[in-house]
Amino acid sequence: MYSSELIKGTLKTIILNLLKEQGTMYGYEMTNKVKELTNGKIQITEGALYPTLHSLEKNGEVVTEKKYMGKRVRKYYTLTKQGRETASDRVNEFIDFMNTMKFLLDLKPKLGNV
Amino acid sequence: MYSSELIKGTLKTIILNLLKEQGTMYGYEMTNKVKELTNGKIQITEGALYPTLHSLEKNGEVVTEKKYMGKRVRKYYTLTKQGRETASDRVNEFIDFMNTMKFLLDLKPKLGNV
DNA sequence: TGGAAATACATAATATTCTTATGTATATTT
DNA sequence: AAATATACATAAGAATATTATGTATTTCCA
Repeated sequence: MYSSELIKGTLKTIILNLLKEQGTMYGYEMTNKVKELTNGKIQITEGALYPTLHSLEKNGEVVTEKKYMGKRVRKYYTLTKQGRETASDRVNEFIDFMNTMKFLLDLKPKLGNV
Repeated sequence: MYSSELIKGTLKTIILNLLKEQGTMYGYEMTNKVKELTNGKIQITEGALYPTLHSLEKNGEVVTEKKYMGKRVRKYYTLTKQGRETASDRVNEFIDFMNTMKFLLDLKPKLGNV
């Protein structure tokens, strides 16, 4: 697990990109997918996830659809056209930021090859 | 300039690493150095910088010394032994985090070589 | 078969960390 | 003389996270 400050500010980027790559997902599924993909290094808490998803919906980045699995409800999220654009913008900005940080922290030899 | 969320959580890492590489510095000098090294992409605001420096001092990561240039005062910051260790830890954690994010965002082909 | 764990949502109180604004003062440039 | 740059500091407010709490269903397993 990373110190909590690091993940700050990347949550929207992670969610938007995840929806772009995986298609429609529901909240709980996202936390599990991210945990699985990062070997438990990034664990999205519910208190952070749901307000962020609501904010994305409010801003028109995603649309939602409720589905009932028996009596239990799931809320599925899908990117809108605007959401797909925002996802790309965010990811590109993050790439740029990582390269800047790499230079600033003088990490060239340590970062490893891609 | 990056959207402000991205930089969140990296400020301490940036400052600690800067002091480790450059030795003793004063606050205003740090903002200029970071701005210069990143071609203006990362601009540390005073409202973020000074509280962070005070927090680092309070935690024993840095020690300070005031110097008067004529009548104008400068406050010089130097890493302590503990500060050097924290700097390494933070940078290593950030490297790890970047690699995790690289994988999570599926950026392998896009990130460029080191 | 009964309780723990997992699934699935949500919100409130609190903490952290940033932006923006304001304040003080000196030094340099135009 | 005025604007800009240097150099510190703090306060109000915004954004975003943690931690805690709440509700309810379903599955596992002992």
